[in-house]
Amino acid sequence: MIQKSSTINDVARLAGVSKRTVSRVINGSMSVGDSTRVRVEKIIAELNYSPNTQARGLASSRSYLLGLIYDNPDALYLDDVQRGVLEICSRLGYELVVHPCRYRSETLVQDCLNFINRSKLDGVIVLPPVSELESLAEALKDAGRPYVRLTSVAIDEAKHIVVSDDRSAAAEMARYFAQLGHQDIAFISGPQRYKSSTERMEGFKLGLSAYGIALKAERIMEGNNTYETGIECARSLLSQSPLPTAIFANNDQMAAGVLKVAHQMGIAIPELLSVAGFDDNLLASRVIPALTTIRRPVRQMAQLATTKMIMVIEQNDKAAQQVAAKVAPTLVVRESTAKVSVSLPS
Amino acid sequence: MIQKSSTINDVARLAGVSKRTVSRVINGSMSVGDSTRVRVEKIIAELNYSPNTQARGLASSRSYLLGLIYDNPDALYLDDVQRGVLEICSRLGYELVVHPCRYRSETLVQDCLNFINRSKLDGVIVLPPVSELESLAEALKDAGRPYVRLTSVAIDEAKHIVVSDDRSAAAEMARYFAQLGHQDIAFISGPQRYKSSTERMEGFKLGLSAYGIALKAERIMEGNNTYETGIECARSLLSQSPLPTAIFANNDQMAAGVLKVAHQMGIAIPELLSVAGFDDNLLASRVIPALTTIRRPVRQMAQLATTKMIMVIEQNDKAAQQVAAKVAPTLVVRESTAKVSVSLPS
DNA sequence: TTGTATGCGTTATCAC
DNA sequence: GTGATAACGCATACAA
Repeated sequence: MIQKSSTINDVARLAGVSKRTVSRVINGSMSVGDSTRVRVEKIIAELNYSPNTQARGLASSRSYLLGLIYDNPDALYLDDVQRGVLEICSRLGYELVVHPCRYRSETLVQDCLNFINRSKLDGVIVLPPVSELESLAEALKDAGRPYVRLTSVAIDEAKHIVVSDDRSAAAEMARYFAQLGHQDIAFISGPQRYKSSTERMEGFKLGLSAYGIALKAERIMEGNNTYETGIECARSLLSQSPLPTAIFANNDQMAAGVLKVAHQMGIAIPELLSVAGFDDNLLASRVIPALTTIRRPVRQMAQLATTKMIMVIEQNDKAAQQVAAKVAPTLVVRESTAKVSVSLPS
Repeated sequence: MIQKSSTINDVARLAGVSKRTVSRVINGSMSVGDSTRVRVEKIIAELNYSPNTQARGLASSRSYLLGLIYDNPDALYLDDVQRGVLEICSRLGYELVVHPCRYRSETLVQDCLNFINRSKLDGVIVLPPVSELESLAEALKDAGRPYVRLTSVAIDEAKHIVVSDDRSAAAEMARYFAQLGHQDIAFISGPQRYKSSTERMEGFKLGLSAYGIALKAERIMEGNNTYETGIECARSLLSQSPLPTAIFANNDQMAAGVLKVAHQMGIAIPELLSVAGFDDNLLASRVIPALTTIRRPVRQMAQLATTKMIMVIEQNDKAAQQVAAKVAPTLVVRESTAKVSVSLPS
């Protein structure tokens, strides 16, 4: 049997007031008499009443629904983001609608707009690399829809963005490698069409150059951030002679691929080869040997983005500006890196 | 500027028909003249019109929103499920609202009901171990809400369930171990309050007993399906003397923990110790050595559950019954298991 | 085959 | 401080 849930009318009737008054109570209006408020709240509790969000949305064009738009193969990253977003959502009374999409699709922008319009989302959080698409951001702005992007570069106003400084972090990794004595270093980049990829590569190069080290062209491979391409790139890199003494991968997944190949080829890590990743997702600490990497505070970024989002929805842009828009990734040293053992002049 | 999206009234006006007719076209009614239909569809396309789901929901008590309820620490599992569900959702015009919850919470049932009522979800898919809670299932049934549970045991009608036969699969693993010559086998179970845990343990025991092998009490440890507890259990198991020659863990995460500890203790895998997991999530094939495990077709289960769900929403129970309610996990042999090397009489 | 009128549960506009 | 009443956009009895 279908239990029809109670409505604002039931509450109004039982409390002996008009539904307008109940509405006031629900929305915390100031202009309600104390005795009236208490009485209404009592009935609400008794009935376990909660407002129908559809009706509410129809009347006020609010849905209490947030969207998450992404095209990312990394399950661990996505999980981290979702948990961060959901913590804030549930605390503030929003629900989360997930929406994977295809970065390269020609209809991406229209797809996302339809998604938002159909479900009348109050706002969307966009994850990299989709977040780097200016066409999407502009469409969102034109449509007057609140949005927040997670990115590696500050490509938008503070109210629309939460960025991690990947460039500096990669430079820190370079410094660390240099101080371990590595000179012949290889790099597995992400897709060059992604800003997160170029930022990390640039930062790494910059950091190395401060120590007079250059990244040779033949020591740079491009993967697509998956474990599989990490393996491919590693195979290619580790078939070169002489071997590089260290490999820095654009993310942990690919670094894990390097570990796998090195193991297959009998190349001892970190004795013969140092390997580092980027992200510090769950994988990094669980792989053998545990991965030296850059810890990106993904969950925190997700929380900031969600908070910021709800600020612009419920308060105003100024409040949203207050929420931090930048986080700093940090170096985490584990077992996969060590001082270069024998440094033969090349 | 906020682009107010067009409504059914706009379409009706421009097409020169009543909105009732437009409604018919939208919902694919048979009784609409061909010329009228074409005209209306043309306008719809021009306006890029799509019906407001809130208004539609208010009028017809449908939201085109599906919910996913879970309390599971395994990001890889969740990702797999979400992808499976979303493939069907997007194809059939539904959106997915994710809703993590706490299995042990006293207010779990009420929380879930509120979630469903607030957002007027058309149905929910429930993941283990929450799916094993009869109290929730009954509440859902009482509320008249369509639901489908993913489980390891057929604890509900066919229209409400998609089950994987974990018991048989675990028995198969036992057979495999026995045929490799293992006699002294250890088992790391999941929480005994979960049916998925007891099913796998029972199946494993049953399978072993067919070969006259018993699981000794001191060789059974209980973890909570996380990597961390896998490590704890492994430490305890691998400090015993003599060592077991094989360890079967309730899932891949914990098996990965065993691999880690064995590596730290210098116990060669699979030479000295065979290790196997359950699930075959991404981790299993990426860990070193790659894990022998039971492949559970998670994505497929998610697709079946979603299809079944939408069947009961849009068609009827009979249609839902047709959708397969059972899948068979299969053994996947990789590098972490081998014939027992030296079999000393204990 | 097509149109009219009403209701879904809430918020918002006004008056009292 | 409170209450009628009109939207909001759509679906659906009921008529024509």
